[in-house]
Parts: sequence; C-alpha cells; structure tokens
Amino acid sequence: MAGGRVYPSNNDTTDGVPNNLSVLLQNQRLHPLFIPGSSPSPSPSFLGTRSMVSFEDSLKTNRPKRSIFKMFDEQENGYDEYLDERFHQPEKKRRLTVDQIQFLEKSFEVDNKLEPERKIQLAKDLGLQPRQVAIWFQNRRARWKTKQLEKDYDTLLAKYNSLKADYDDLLKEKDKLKEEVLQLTDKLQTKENEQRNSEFSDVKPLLLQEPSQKPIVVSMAGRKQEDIDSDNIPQYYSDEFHSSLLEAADSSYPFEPDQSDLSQDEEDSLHPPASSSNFGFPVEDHPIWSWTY
DNA sequence: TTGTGTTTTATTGCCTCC
DNA sequence: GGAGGCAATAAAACACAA
Repeated sequence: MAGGRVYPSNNDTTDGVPNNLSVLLQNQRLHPLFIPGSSPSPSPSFLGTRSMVSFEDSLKTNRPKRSIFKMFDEQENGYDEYLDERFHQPEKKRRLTVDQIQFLEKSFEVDNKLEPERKIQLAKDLGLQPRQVAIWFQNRRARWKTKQLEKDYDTLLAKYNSLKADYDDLLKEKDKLKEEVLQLTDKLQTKENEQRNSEFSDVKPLLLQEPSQKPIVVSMAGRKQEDIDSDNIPQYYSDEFHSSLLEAADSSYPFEPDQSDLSQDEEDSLHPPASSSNFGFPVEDHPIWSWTY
C-alpha cells in the first residue's frame, strides 16, 4: 500500500500476544470496583472471548501481520501451536464489553487524545491491544465530532428560527403601519376636499343668483379680459350699487383660512391671484357686472 | 426467521508534524 | 521517514419490525 503505515511493534509487544493470549484464555470478568491505574498490575479481566480482535482477521491485514509473526518469532513457544488453537476457532470482530466501554468512556472524558503512555496503560488495564484502544479513541472522537456538529446545527437552527420570527413580526408591523399611513392620508385628503367644497358652496350662492332675481351678480371668475371687454355691458350701474355689492360680497366671504395651515399651493387654490379672480375684488380692474331688469 | 437499518470495530489512504 | 490523526469506508454485530 502506497504510503501505508508501519505500526510499531515495541508497544504491542509490551502487552503482546502471550500476555493477551493468557488473558484471553482466562476469560475473566472485570471487577466492578476496578479503577484504572489503581493497581500496578490491574486485573486484565476486561477480556472475554468477545473482547479480542480476531487473529485470523489480523493475519489477513497488513497491520497485525508484522507484529504477530514477529512477536511469535521472538517467543519461546512457536506460533504453530497458537495458530492451531486459534484458527480452528476463528474469532470474528468482537465488541468490547460494557465494562471496557465504560472504562474507555471515562478515560475519554478526561482527555479525548491518547498519548502513547496512556494508550499502553489503558491497553494493559483493559487487556486489549494498544491498537484497539487507539482505534476506539479514534472512532469515539469521530462520534463526538458528529454529535457536536448536530448540536451546532440545532443551535444555529434555533437562532435562525428566532431571527425569522422576529423578522416576520417586523414585516407584520411594517404592513400595519403602512396601512395606517394610507388610512390617515385618505382621511386627510377627504377632509381637505370637504373643506374646499364648503368654501365654494358658501361663496357661490351669494355671488351667483337666478336671472329673475335682482340684482344679478355675475362672477367674473374665469372670464378672460377680452371677453369682458367685448361684452355689451350696461354702464348704468351706480357707484352706490357697486359699493353695496362689494360689501355684500366681502361680508359673505365665509372665512379667512389660517395662513399657517396651508401650503402655498393650497393658498393659491383658495385665494387665486387677484388678476385671475374676482374674489379679491380689485374692482377697478375687474368690475362686477350687474343688470337691473 | 428474515430482511433491513443502525452501531461498532477495524482498515485504508492521505495528510501533517517533528 | 516514522508516528499519529482524520475521513471514508468495509464489515461484523446488533436491534427490531413484519
């Protein structure tokens, strides 16, 4: 295997097969009060028939192959005996016992990284190969990372939901305010229209009367100067009558709007320039016509 | 019992660090 | 270049419904 790992044999040899094998064959259970590191030679009772990696499997892989053969080469008792014993009862992948897992979990809580010394010690304490301990920590770190990611995801999701709720509330508030502005604008418009209408309705009846009535006052508003000039207007109205009309018109003007309440445009519409309207009654320039029948 | 999904143990290959 | 970590993956063990 390119870049394949060469696994150290010294550590494995420390708790090597002879030890593990004897432990394995003992098939003891963990003492419930067993505390890691409490004894210089802790009971290897974690090991059961289910706690050992299959040596048959080990021989199939690159990693244990190097140590298994080397280790047995170094031992007085050859491995033929061992192979006979083991390979006729092939061990498959075994799960760790509950006690072993609890032990490892506690150790993981203390520190999720595994220094070589601790690995050796744990392996000894648990009656496992250091490699198994290392693998367990590796897998445990992977599980922890996955859990952590799930936690982070949940946290982010909760934050997102909270922010979204706030955002939705703000949107509703915004729509509500928008609606309120529309209503108020509408009201204001209506009020202005009513105001304008009332101004005209108060002024017009006084200025515009039926022809049968006397005197008839014709508003000159909107009439061009040339029209006025070209009219065949009787010139016999008296100054006295003229004055009385002016008085009537002035007194009938319903109100003088508060200048401060109106914009210039509104003012202009309510009080058109004297040159274009007779409301200001610059009488000399725009005489009020009257007929007496 | 069996099919299927999940969990656990172990391997592989790549990477970084010393 | 060796040691060890990690991601991806294989495969065994296990859980469980039908």
